[in-house]
Amino acid sequence: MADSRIQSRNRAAILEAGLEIFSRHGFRGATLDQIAAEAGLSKPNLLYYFASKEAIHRTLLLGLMDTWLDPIRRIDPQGEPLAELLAYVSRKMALTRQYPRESRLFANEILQGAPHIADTLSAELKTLVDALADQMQAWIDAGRLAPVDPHHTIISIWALTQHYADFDVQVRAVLDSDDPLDRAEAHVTQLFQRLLQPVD
Amino acid sequence: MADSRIQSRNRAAILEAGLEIFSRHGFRGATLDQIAAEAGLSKPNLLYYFASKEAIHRTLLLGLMDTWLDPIRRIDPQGEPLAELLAYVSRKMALTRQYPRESRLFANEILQGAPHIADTLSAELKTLVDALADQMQAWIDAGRLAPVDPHHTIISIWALTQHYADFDVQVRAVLDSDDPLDRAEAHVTQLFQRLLQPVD
DNA sequence: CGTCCATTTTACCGATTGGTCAAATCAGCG
DNA sequence: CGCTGATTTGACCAATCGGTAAAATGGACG
Repeated sequence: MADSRIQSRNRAAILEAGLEIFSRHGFRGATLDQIAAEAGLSKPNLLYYFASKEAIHRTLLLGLMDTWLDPIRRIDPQGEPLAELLAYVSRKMALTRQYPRESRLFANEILQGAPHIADTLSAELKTLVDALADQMQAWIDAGRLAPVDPHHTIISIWALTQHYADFDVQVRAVLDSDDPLDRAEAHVTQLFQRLLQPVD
Repeated sequence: MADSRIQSRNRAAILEAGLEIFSRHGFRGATLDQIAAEAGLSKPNLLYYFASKEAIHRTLLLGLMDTWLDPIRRIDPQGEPLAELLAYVSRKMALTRQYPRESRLFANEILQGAPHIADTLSAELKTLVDALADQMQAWIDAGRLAPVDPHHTIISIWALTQHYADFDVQVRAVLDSDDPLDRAEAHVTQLFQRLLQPVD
């Protein structure tokens, strides 16, 4: 009795439309009519698949969290410290470039004070970050990483990678329009290389 | 025939209330009733002082731009390159710490695609940034600054400083609660010092 | 005090919003 | 085909939204 083909197709269309609209206008700025139009369904038909506007939003955010936390999980404690962290930076950059709407959806939620995911943040996310911070501290103590504040370094990685997706308009306004976004990744990589490379 | 005392007092109260509400809920998320309540006025009384909800928002954004662009204007081309840039970073950090609501107001606007200030961004802001980038390139050519991409370095400064104000909830969720925000400034300063310090 | 203009309030409006409900339609299946 | 449950639609609703009109109030000044 799982989802029928039509069920899963429409649910997917609604989530796709919701992502598009929510990421562009925020939760309050988005309307069910907009989402319905984007999904090619009528408004009451939307509400046949999701109980409420908030349900669509919640489903999107929860589904997003796993994808968003994945790059940090793939850091290998056995690997070469600098290479592992730069690979993490690279994965995060790729993520924001591939999923800018997801990034803005997340940014909107945090900006409003994270009313829907505050618990996930202080539980799941904090656990992951603390573990990585401990790992980094161990690397620092072993002289394999420059002495930096682990927590703030992780925050810096988020700040830089997310900025290119979330503040896209500002970035484009300031860069020459023909300036490719590739330079962004090169620059961010260089930045963290200089910060993290241990000096003997 | 300038503003009477009561005029300027109420206009100020409305802008203060608008800043509080807009920065917390975004433009569409904020309501005139909320702003009126926060300002201690009735809704029609609000509209006696400002023609519309958008007028309040526009006034706030325009008034903010000057303050926000000030730190970049105070960079001295005659000064010592690294010291000048680190002082700029420090001023920006102080700004976001002192005016987090203004920072979030700005962030909300950019996230929605900067519908109200797109022209200011691509004109005034771009001019300032291009000038600073030229200055930095000259410093780099003179060997007084490490070879970095000037534009992306400026963007990095914004990304890091704004992040602490705009993503405050996430930052607090991840840091130990007794961890003072001072460490943020120390970390960011260290980061840009390592990035920008020329190596002979 | 009375006048005049600035200020404030009360009552209201049309549009939009998220959401409901019952009827209509459709798809699969014997 | 004819039945049955899943899906879709049109009509509608109460609440909230930004904003208006006009009357009421307040304050400064002669």
